[in-house]
Amino acid sequence: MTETFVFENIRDLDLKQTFECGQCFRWNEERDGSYTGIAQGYPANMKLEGDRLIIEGYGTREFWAEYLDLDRDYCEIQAILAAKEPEVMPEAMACGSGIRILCQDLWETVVDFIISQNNNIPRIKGCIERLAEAHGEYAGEFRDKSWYRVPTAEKLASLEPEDLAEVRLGYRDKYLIETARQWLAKDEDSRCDVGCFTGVGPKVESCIRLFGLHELDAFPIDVWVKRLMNRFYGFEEKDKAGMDAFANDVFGEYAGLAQQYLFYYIRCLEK
DNA sequence: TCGCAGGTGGTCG
DNA sequence: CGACCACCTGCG
Repeated sequence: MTETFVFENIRDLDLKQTFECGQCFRWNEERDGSYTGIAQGYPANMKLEGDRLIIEGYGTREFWAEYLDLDRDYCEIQAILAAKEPEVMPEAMACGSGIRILCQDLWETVVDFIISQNNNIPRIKGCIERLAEAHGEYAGEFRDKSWYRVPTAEKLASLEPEDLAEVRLGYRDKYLIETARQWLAKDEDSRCDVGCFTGVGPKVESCIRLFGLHELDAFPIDVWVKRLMNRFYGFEEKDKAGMDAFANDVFGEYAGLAQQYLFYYIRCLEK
């Protein structure tokens, strides 16, 4: 049974910026500017009309409020970041002030970002959709479409790489199965130590910490961030350690959000 | 055609 | 350790 949830007085939220900044892969823009997608098994459509957010779909009001991080004051965080780094951040935040870090399910985030490695966004999205359709739990009908969840760790652990051939994950299929088995062997607390899973290196680990554990100080460094750190702050692109230290020293507890603003900013500049 | 795309793991020196 | 390099796949 679908419902409609309306949130009033929404500030600092832009659906395009939030859903297309690379943190999630299952939301797609409709012709009317709304977004349709699925989170934790709840298909929905979201639309922003002025400062009114209208969500039609499954789930609960509480779930969507948490998912979109609606209770956090992003304006305050922006002020803090502008004070810490007044040279580039104000302009960057003016460009992407509606970015929010979603509160995504940890396991789904692990799966998404293992798939994301050495890959591009259109193909990542295709891989996740095929994976969900082939092996995920049925999540219901919504807007003339059958929806499926990202497969559970139990399901993926039971598969062999050949079972995932149709999903065309490439060499990442082995990582996913191995990580699912490692996931099941851990208790809930030690699963948060995401760096020890197969196929999770430093970059993917930072993404999972930021997007799956909501650790806002995590600072993922990929090729784009290397370019922007070079362009905005003069780092050599190979100087990852220097970038890490800079992020920690200058941006501190909100380094991950700073990364998102800068990331969105450099892509705006290149358009 | 071939390099590359929001990297990682393995292997050298 | 740090520098290479293979790796699935699809697109320009």
